[in-house]
Amino acid sequence: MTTKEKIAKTALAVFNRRGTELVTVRELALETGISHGNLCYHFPTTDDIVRHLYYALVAELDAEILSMRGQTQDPSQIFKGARVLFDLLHKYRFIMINFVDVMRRMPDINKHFRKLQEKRREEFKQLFGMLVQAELMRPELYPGFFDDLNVNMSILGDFWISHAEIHFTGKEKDKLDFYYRITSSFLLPMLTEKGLSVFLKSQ
Amino acid sequence: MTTKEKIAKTALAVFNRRGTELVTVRELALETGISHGNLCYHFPTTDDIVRHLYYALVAELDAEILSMRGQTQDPSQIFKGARVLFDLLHKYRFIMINFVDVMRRMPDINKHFRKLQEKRREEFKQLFGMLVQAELMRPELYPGFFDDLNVNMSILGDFWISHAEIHFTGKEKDKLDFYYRITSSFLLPMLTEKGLSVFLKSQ
DNA sequence: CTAGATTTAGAACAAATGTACTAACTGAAA
DNA sequence: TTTCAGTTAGTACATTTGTTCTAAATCTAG
Repeated sequence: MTTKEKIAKTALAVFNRRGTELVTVRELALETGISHGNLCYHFPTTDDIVRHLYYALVAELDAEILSMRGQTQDPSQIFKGARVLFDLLHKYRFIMINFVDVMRRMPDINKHFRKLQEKRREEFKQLFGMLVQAELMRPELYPGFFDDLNVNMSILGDFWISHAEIHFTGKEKDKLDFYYRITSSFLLPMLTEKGLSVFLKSQ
Repeated sequence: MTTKEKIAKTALAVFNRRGTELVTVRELALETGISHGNLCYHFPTTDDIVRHLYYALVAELDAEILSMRGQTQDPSQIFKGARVLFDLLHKYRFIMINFVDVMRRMPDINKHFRKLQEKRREEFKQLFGMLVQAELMRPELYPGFFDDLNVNMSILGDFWISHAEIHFTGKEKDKLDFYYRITSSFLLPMLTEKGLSVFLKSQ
């Protein structure tokens, strides 16, 4: 493992534990076991490390999405894919926890993320259409309802981690399962009876 | 307005704009138009200001809830009450935006908030029971479903502000209406036809 | 093996920041 | 009017932090 990778790995752990804003170059260097002079040689500022980690997350997301492209598109597969994304977001959770701060400080990341989000929204819209066609999901309750649903899913998808950080008191290993189940349950009332039985079988 | 109130007012505006962590005593003093020595006389640290503002929010929430106690408990009233809470949270939005940071830094606030949350959860549970009894809401899809619903509502209620901070591009005055509508739509699929018509009339 | 590039540790420095302190000012009670 | 507690501005200081610099150490290509 190169020094740069070592730094990134340590920084990820420290950021997840303490956030980004109060962490200093010296602290990260100490934790990594190198001098802070050396750390500044690889990453001039802590923001550079944050940026590095953000794009590492994006790379992992892309790789995961690419590998899912090949899979069949049946609903149970989709749920499994969503679970993988949950794991990834949790691995880089400091980004989601300090979401607004990170986005405010780094306009480039903000821009990138919003584009990503838009794509995600489009994909969900298509998914809803497919599910309605297959009579697994009820049609829109009013015109534009699926757009509203999409915003809600986006809030849940981005901030369940922050919620967990404050409220979840169970064992760490149960945390992801719990929140995955919870946020999935969000869509259930929109499923038809047929859709519900398919969902329950996929669990 | 006393100097202390002036400081709190300025701090609220600055925190909402820039978060809490990067704001210094001197910046707040400058913005308030007083010396930083004077500011430290009233609030030794910025955390003391954050704490002051948190309990100001809680006081306003309590007052609002108390005034609603007297009202009739029909569903349309409940929706109106929720809208008032939305306004209050938005007024103190820096707390929600820097939620995890604030909670991590100040265990006393964390403790207080979790108790508040528990009460809120209990009240929603009762509300759901009432709505089901009145045949305005469908019964639980599975045992414990309403608990899951509660967690989702809690995430949406606490983090729509963060979502707005990043994604909302419309006019500021439309923001609250938009998110209030969106997060309300979350419950619609669980309403019966009768419940839906009551809801639509209340809009 | 060696020359040159890269990497590393540590020192040095300037700017910023929290905190404490002092002296002046203000207003109200006696 | 005098007195005194409360308030305010400004200064001073120790610490922290990001950043730069230097020299030593390490690695690598020829």
